[in-house]
Amino acid sequence: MVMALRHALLGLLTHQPATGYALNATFKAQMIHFWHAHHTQIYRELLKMEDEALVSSEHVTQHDLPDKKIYSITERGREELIDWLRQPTSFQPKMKDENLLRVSLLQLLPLEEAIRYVEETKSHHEQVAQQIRAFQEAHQSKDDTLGYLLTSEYAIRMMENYAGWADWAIEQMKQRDKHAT
Amino acid sequence: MVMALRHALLGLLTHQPATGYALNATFKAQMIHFWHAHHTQIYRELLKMEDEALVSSEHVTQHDLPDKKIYSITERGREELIDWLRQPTSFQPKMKDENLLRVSLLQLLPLEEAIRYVEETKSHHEQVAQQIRAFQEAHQSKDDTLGYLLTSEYAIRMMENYAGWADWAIEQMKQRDKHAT
DNA sequence: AGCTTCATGTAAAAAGTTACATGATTGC
DNA sequence: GCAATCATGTAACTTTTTACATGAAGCT
Repeated sequence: MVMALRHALLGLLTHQPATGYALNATFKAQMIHFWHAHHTQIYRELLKMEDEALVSSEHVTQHDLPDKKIYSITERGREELIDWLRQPTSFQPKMKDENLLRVSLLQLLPLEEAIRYVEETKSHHEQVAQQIRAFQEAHQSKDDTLGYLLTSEYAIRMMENYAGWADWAIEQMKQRDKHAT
Repeated sequence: MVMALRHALLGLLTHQPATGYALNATFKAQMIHFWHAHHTQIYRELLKMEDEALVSSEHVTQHDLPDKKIYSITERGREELIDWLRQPTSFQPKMKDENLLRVSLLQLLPLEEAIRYVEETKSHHEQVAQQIRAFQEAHQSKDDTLGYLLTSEYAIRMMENYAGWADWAIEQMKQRDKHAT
């Protein structure tokens, strides 16, 4: 009975009312580095929360674009959220990192192939680190919330750390290669 | 159709045959920082894989301890694993970090309470970083596989980075506090 | 007397993913 | 002409989690 997704959504709705589509976009932009959610999940969770009166919705008819449904957090939703925030936390993150799972098995491939694999990892994470940095620089403003300030810094540090680790890993493997030949 | 858990298990079985119980323990010790799995999942996946002849099992009767079932990887399992290793990777890790989700909402709490919260985060992750370092130092040996070498270093760096970020976050918040008073 | 370790699971519920569906507008 | 963006979902399926169950040995 953790139901963290709903609290993530309620959290986003404390800033301003939004459509499921917009919430999904914000998720992908800001929360992807610590919470993964699929758009179909978001729509379903919003419907459930409306049922439980944690959010309310307003249907907006548009003529040039498809109609939309704007969700707002209710007083009950806000209480529920603050309440949840003060519950004891499980600090252990739950990761599913397919890349690292492959890395953990690299001894099964020839060393040159393994090195190429980690080089791909490195360049991918370097790119992502740069993207996040660029996005954050473009979007930060003085009225950023504390939460966004802290978590976006976290994301940058994590990606840079990931790329740095990949760099170290490549060096390790190249040294093994030398010793072998 | 990714089915990464089964490849994680097959990977562990390339080292030596093991029981579901042992595989679960290894998971918790070595893979928790990049792949989270529950013991009930592991037992079920092993049964499914036996059905598909990717692993075989041997029942061992014990008198002082409960009976156990030792799983070994089959030739088919090994082929399947290598095959999967060479498939294209999704580099985007899927995170579920309840702690960071709470951090992203800290503006909803009084600042002193928020600071206390991140201080808890910091001390927790510092402890974990130390535990991993101690565990790794105690367990590393020259016949460690490349995969374990690389992923255990990753885990240490990640935890230290997490603690370092928490430290930075606390400083940020304390400065905000000063400006406010 | 109660906790941890060893050892393996079932059943049910919750969460998450994938495939599909619709349809107008804007930009390349 | 084709892809992307806006906008919202349903249905089917897979994966994951939670609660429960059993039971002996050894430690505090």
